Amino acid sequence: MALYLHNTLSRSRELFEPADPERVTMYVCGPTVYNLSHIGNARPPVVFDVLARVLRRSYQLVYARNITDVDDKINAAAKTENVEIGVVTARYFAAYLEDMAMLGVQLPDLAPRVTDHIPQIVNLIERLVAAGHAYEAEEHVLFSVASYPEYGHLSGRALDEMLAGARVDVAAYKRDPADFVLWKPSAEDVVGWASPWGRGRPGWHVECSAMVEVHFGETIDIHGGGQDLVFPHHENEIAQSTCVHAGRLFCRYWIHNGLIHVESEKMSKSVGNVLLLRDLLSEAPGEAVRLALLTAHYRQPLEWTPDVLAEAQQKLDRMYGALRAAGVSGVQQHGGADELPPASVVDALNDDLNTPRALAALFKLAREANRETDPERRSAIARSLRAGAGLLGLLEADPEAWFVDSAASAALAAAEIDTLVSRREQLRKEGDFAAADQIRSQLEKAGIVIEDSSAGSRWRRAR
RNA sequence: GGCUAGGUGGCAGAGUGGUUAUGCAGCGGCCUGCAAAGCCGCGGACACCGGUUCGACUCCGGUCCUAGCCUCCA
Repeated sequence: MALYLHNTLSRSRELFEPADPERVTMYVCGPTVYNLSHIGNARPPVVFDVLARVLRRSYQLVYARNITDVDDKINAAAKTENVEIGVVTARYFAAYLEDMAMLGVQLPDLAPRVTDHIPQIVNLIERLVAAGHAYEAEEHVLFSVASYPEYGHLSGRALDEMLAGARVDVAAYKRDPADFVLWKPSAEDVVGWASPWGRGRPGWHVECSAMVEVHFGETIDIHGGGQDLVFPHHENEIAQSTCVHAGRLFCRYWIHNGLIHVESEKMSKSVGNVLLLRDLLSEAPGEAVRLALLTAHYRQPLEWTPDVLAEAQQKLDRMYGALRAAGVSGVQQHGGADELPPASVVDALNDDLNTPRALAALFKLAREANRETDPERRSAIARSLRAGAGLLGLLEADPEAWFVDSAASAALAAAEIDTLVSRREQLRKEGDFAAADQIRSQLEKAGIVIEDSSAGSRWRRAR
């Protein structure tokens, strides 16, 4: 298999070749745990979960997704509640894990937390200072962008250009307006740690450089995150890590996902168009949210409209329907080792994770399965469909349960429904269609749809 | 203002220098006691203007428009 990925560093599609032919290291920027996740926060974990699933087929993967648990937004939230920051971060980290589980996101191999790496962060900053790449000024330690000529390479901007449009006042203690903070002082009432520069806390960008170094060493294969992190976050990471390692390559492939649009613009609190994952998950199964996130290619912006979720559910109905009709039952074993994913799906994903094309391939398989009359062949196609979907983290639930366990209607218990359905079947056999139809419409009112077939009647919850 | 992505049928969203994306919605047919599900088929698109080419939605140039980044941000 040949996997191609779009590398932000080169702005082009590249053949993926890890430094170690058998082992791949991947680091993805995880959440800052100071509030509940919105749908935009969910895209990177889902996208990189798919990438991880693809990579694990061919390599031993070590996937790290960090937790930022010290940050000024966290500090502000803790202060508002008058609690330690740990209270805030523990709460929202737990919520994050719950949300991710609902989306079918597998746990990364490592989930490093910033507060567990303070000594290593301080140590990294010390080395940057010693090497002349950073300097202390008014209790801050700043990275000197002038000491790194390649600065701006990832985001494709030149230092002088950045100043032209600067919208913020530059702190007086900066040697260069683009210099950024590695360490900053903490006031008495703000969380802080002892350091050579006094009591303080790390700046935003160093944490990732330090945690990558601790867990992976100097060079990683893949670094991922949202497009909005390219500058300044990832640019600064490259500067720090490259400089502290005497110019050696920090990351081989930079992968960035596009942002989600709501009403044609980015979600933000100021616009008031933030969609909380929690709310969406109460409207639809997590799997539908996941599928919705995968309907667009990961590098494209995704238009999130009210229809997107409903359509994702319909798509899942169609695919699960094909599985159910083909007699596929039970929960998908993770890995799905019994059946190889079809080439059409694998090829699409190997082409820079083209999930829309992969989904199109899955729908073709669903149609093929529905069309096939031979039970053996039909089941084989359906199992292949499921194996392919498994690479996307989809169709892992029991097909029967998908239709029956929908939260949309719990007016009637399954046992009651079964009783009514079999009574109706009896009436149909006796030719009493009027009475049979009456039961059907009674069930319809309760949100139950009947599907008759030569093999008997079955039912599902209406959407 | 600078940098970076885009503009595809009613909607979402792939892709390609000449042949069907796919899903939903719509229309016709089959199946069904009637439905539902499913199957078969049908319409409908490549922002605009030039250029290259035997031929461009696909390449090149220009115009218009949109989004993101340049400040915390997935």
